Amino acid sequence: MYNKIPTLKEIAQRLKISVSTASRAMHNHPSIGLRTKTEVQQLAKELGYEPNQTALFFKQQKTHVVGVVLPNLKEEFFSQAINGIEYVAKENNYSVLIGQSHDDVEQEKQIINTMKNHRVDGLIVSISKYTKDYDHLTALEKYNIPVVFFDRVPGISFVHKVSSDIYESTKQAVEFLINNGHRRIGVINGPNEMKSCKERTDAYMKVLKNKKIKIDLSLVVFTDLTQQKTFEAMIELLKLKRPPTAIITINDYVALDAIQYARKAKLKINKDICFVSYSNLPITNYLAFPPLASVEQYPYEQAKKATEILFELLNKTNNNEEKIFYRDVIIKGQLIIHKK
Amino acid sequence: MYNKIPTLKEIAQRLKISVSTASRAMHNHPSIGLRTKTEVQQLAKELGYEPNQTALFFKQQKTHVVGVVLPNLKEEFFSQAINGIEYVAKENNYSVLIGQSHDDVEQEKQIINTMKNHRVDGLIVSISKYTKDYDHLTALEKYNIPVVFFDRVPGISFVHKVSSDIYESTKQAVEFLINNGHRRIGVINGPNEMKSCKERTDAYMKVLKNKKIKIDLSLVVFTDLTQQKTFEAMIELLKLKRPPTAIITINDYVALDAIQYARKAKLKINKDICFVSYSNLPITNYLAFPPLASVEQYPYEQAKKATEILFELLNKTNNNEEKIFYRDVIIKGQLIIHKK
DNA sequence: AAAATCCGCACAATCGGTTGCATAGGGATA
DNA sequence: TATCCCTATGCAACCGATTGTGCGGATTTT
Repeated sequence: MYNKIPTLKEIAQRLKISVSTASRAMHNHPSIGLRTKTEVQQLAKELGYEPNQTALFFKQQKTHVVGVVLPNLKEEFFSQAINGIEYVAKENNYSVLIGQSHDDVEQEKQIINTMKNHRVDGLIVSISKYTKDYDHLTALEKYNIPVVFFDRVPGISFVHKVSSDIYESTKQAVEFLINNGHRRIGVINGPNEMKSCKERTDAYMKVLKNKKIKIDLSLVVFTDLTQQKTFEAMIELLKLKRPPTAIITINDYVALDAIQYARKAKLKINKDICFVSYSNLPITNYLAFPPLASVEQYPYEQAKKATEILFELLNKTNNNEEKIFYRDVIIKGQLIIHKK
Repeated sequence: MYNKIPTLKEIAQRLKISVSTASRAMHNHPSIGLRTKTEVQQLAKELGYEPNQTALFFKQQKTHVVGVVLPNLKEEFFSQAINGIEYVAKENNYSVLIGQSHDDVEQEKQIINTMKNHRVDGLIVSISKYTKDYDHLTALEKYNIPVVFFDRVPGISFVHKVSSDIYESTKQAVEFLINNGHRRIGVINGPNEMKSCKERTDAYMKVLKNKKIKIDLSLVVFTDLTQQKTFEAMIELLKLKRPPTAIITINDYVALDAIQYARKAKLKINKDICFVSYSNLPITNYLAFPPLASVEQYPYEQAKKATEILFELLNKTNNNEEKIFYRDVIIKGQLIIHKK
């Protein structure tokens, strides 16, 4: 036999008072008599009454839910990000609705639409690697549902975003390799439409130019981050007349595959060929052949900051007049040199 | 300037009809004239109208949200599980509200309470390693919110659960080691209150007894799965007069720490000492010194099955009379031998 | 031509909680 | 004793969508 979750109505009926009185009594409204107040609060406690969030939505137009859309949770980068989001959400008494796009634009659109229909108060988004137009996202802003992007952010200016300074980190990475004597540096990059990938390429070129090292475009390969494509990229790089002595990979997962391939090709890691990567996954500590260095991108901090911005936007009495000031926060990365 | 998310009311006002007519028109109700129907549906499309899930809750008493509570998403085991949950949820047009307990009982209680207040239709739960009483969970069933546990399930019978057959897998693991000539087999186990840990111990004893190998209880160490405790466990095991030649660890993360310690202690992995573990994390493929074997526990399948059961429960017209039949599904594990 | 039928739509209640406004009833003041 | 005021409470509207019921008007039937 099931009980119902207690409602104000029930409390009111039992005490033979009106629902409105019960409501006010719960909120310690001054116009309610002390006796009634204590009676109501007492009974509420006994029954374990707590207000129905779903019902509250009507009056307050707030669901107290933030939506999170990201490519996948499998990557530790994103599960750490979730922790940052959850932390801030909790502080603000919010819950987190999660959807994974699995790097599929259609799924991303669907998820975001579902979240709209659930009337999430705001959204934290890291876009899929193939997302090129952002209409499904900017549309939400029209409905006054703020969206803050992190890490995988769109390359447009009229959105709020928090991202890692890939350009700067990449410069450091390339300089680090050059200082270690490398002149032939390969890049296994992601799709060049991704903002961060373009920054990698640009930074790479910039440093080589500064250091007066000849740029060889056959050293820069674009992939879709799958293991298959990584292997193909390695084949391509290794069969060059003058193959690279160091390779920068777009992230540690790709680095792992690339290193695996290099080992199969009988290359000595960190001797015949060096790898530098991004993400600085904890798991690399357990590897016999980790990348030589990896750029820590602080996913927790990125996501935390993005969520803080979201709550700033939510708490702002949204003045239609005021011109929107779009936030663009950069979280500096750090090149972590792994001790051998 | 912001637009409002379109509502039925708006459509009704524009067409100068009542809201109820608009609603029926959207649902192709037979009593609505063809002309009105097409007008409404046309306008709905133009405005991008879609029903407000939150409002729907009132009439249908369904939020179309399932709650998921698990220790953390960082472990790939759980992020894979989420995929299984998300998959089934999506099939049923449901969204997923996520909370991590971080293995803290208080947080677990809070999250579950929040989920209750959000009126999730059902819950998928993997309990924290310290959860010993289940009142906060079984209470939900009283409110007719079904709960299905997976992997970390309570050791009580009157709940629905899907779990891995740890007892059987552990027998296989121990037999595997014995067949490879090991006689001194250590166990780095988790807290013995965890159902799965007790099963490990029991299975271990059982096999040794069957094989007439003397049981030495100093070979079985209980930890809380932290790196610190794992190191301490290793110290304890290695300082024994006759230290183990093989160690079974509760999961791959613990195995990684244990292996790391063993290497620091100058032991040759898979020679001086072997490791067998649980989870079969993909990452172990990249390790130079992976455990010799690991029990694949199929988190995706476990979680998928748990969610399927949840939807069975949700779709059942809940007959108060009928005695509840509690599901207890076992997903068989498989001992995966890593090729060296 | 009066009565029965039926189509197409509107009204109103409902879900749970909040909140502006009205009001009963008791005590204080003139 | 009449007037005023104030306290404590109730009423009702509202949020968005659904759904049972009721009804006007046109068509069909007798």
